[in-house]
Amino acid sequence: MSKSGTTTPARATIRTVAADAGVSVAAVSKVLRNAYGVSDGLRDKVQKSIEKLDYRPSTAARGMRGRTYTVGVLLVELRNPFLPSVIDGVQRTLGKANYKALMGVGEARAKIEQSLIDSMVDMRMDGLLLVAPRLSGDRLARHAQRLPMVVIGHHEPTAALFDTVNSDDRRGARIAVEALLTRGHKDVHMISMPEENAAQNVYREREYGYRDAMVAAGLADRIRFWRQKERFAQPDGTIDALLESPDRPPAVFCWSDIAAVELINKAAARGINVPEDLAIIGYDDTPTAALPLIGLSSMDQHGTQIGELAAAALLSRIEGRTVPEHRLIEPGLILRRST
Amino acid sequence: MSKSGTTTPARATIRTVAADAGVSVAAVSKVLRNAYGVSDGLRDKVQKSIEKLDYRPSTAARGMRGRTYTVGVLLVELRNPFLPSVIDGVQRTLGKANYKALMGVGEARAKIEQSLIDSMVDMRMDGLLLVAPRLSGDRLARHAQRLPMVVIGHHEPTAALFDTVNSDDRRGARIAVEALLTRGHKDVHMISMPEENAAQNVYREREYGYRDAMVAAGLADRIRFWRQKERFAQPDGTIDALLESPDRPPAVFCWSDIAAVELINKAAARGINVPEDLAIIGYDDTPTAALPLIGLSSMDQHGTQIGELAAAALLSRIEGRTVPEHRLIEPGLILRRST
DNA sequence: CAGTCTACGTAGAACGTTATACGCGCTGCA
DNA sequence: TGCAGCGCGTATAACGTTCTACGTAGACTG
Repeated sequence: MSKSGTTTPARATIRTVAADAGVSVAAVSKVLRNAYGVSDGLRDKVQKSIEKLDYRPSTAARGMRGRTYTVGVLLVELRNPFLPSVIDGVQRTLGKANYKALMGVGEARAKIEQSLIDSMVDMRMDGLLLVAPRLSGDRLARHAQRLPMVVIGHHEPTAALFDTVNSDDRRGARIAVEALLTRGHKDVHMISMPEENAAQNVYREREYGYRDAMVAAGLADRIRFWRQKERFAQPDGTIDALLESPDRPPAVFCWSDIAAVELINKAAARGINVPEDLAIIGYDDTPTAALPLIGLSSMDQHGTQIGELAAAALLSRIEGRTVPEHRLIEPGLILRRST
Repeated sequence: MSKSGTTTPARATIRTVAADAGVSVAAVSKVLRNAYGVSDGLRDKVQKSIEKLDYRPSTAARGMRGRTYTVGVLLVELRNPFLPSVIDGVQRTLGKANYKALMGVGEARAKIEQSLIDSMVDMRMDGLLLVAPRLSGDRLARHAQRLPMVVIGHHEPTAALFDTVNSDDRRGARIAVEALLTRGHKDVHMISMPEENAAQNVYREREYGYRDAMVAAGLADRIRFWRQKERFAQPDGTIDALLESPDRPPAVFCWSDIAAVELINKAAARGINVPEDLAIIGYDDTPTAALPLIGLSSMDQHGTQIGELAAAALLSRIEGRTVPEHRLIEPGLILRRST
């Protein structure tokens, strides 16, 4: 922290290491990639020089020929409560294989996602892991053509060029709705996304699951959706409308805790008793749902496990697998006061 | 999406573009970097070819000589409620300058942070933006020696080699505590981090601010800290102890909403009335604090603004500035039911 | 003992940019 | 007329890896 002089010692390159160890550059490279044809003696010499010189290979240079040992992770939106646990799983699994994850945040906009993916490709990342991308199926396929890719939170069970790992949203929704039906409720309604966003197929799956449960219980005629209007979860009057409607149902299943938490708060503000007058189940099992003052029942998607599986799938794809894998993880119901 | 054949057309390189436009490779490079010595005619020709061939320069290759137009952003921990708004600001500002952000998640562990920063350096990113890093001051300085760097959420006002942008935590804490004092409370206590974590100096600053307010009110002898034990915000009995203590104070200032939300929930569970029997102010103004059922007063750090300023600082550093800048943003008090 | 195989190691071209150094044709001025 | 200066464009050497192709020595085979 002196004046300014402290000139940084030039960074060691593979050549420096080779010279120091008294071997060829190619030999060092082989050791780095633990490629075939390296004797123990040589490996040791090289390792020693590497440590001595504090050498780290330049990912940028690597990108020009071989692997970067880095994968790009595209996140929809930092506020998404599903993310942290997924990323935990991803990092753990990648870390074991000595891979690093570098992430971009798409702000839930296809344009931004597109440009972020381009950046990742331009950096020559070895693979892509997309979490709940907004991009359409064939756009995704186009990218998958160029490099290994795994998608989370986007149902595309017939995709041939990439893998998917998802919570079984249809089944999860059905489980949630059945829990409400078991309590004796008949008019179970669902709060869902706007139509165009439900095309974000995770939410469509949850709608199917809701339908499944209702139909199976012989309540097909009681099916009813309350659709939020805003793009993303901004309070927009839908929930107020539901609460004030003469048709207010005794039980509601919500596409996400985001809506369910708003619902439970606004119900309390109106003096509506939960769960006696209004039973609620949300989705995602956010930390907020677990607060005693909220006590919201919800569906746990097992994010960590999803992250681990997705990362493992990506690694095996990087190693050459090309036959697609599509996994569905069964979510778990967490019952709390609201049901 | 056919069988597998669909061989991807080889990606266009700067050479392809040069050939197509009938100019030299160097000319194309100049256009890309809008460097000196390009006529309008030449620029047009090149631009046209670039679009026609859908050419994008390889960041990896760029990294070997010049800039990558990418900055690395290191995040402490995805669950940190302060992050989303900061990143919004960062992305907006970087985007305008045609820079991209790629992020790493340090999981609040210095080891991981270190290795992530190394990765970013290895990728030849043009600069580093660290958000609430756990790394020590001189470790930070060491990195700053190698490339432009800006730090958020870590007070280091005398650092010579990098910039900092922070919320004025000391002042914010003082404002919060004064709001409690104004209500007539004398015994205002503070829930804080464990000692070693308070060395995470953001929290130490908040402790100073608490002290400042108490001392200024002539209540130095009433100062009292309740320190949580766990590394990060896991409920650990501290809050239960406070609530059951015979010395239970009438007002509490919390180092973060994380603690405050736990406090307000546990108080409710014990039938303690907030704010009559217990007034509370948290920090961070998380979405949870704003829920009607919670109604927690809190300090807004103006994260978006911090993100914008930090990104702007980083860009100007990349452009060559070397004299350090240390900015403090005044946070705002958000009063809700809990006070 | 010639020939083949295996294990280990090396030389050097490539990867796709940037940046330096230079060339060439015009202008303008003494 | 000579030549400095400027504006525009080009040739080419880096940058730090990987990877293919090849050489060599010793072990094994028939």
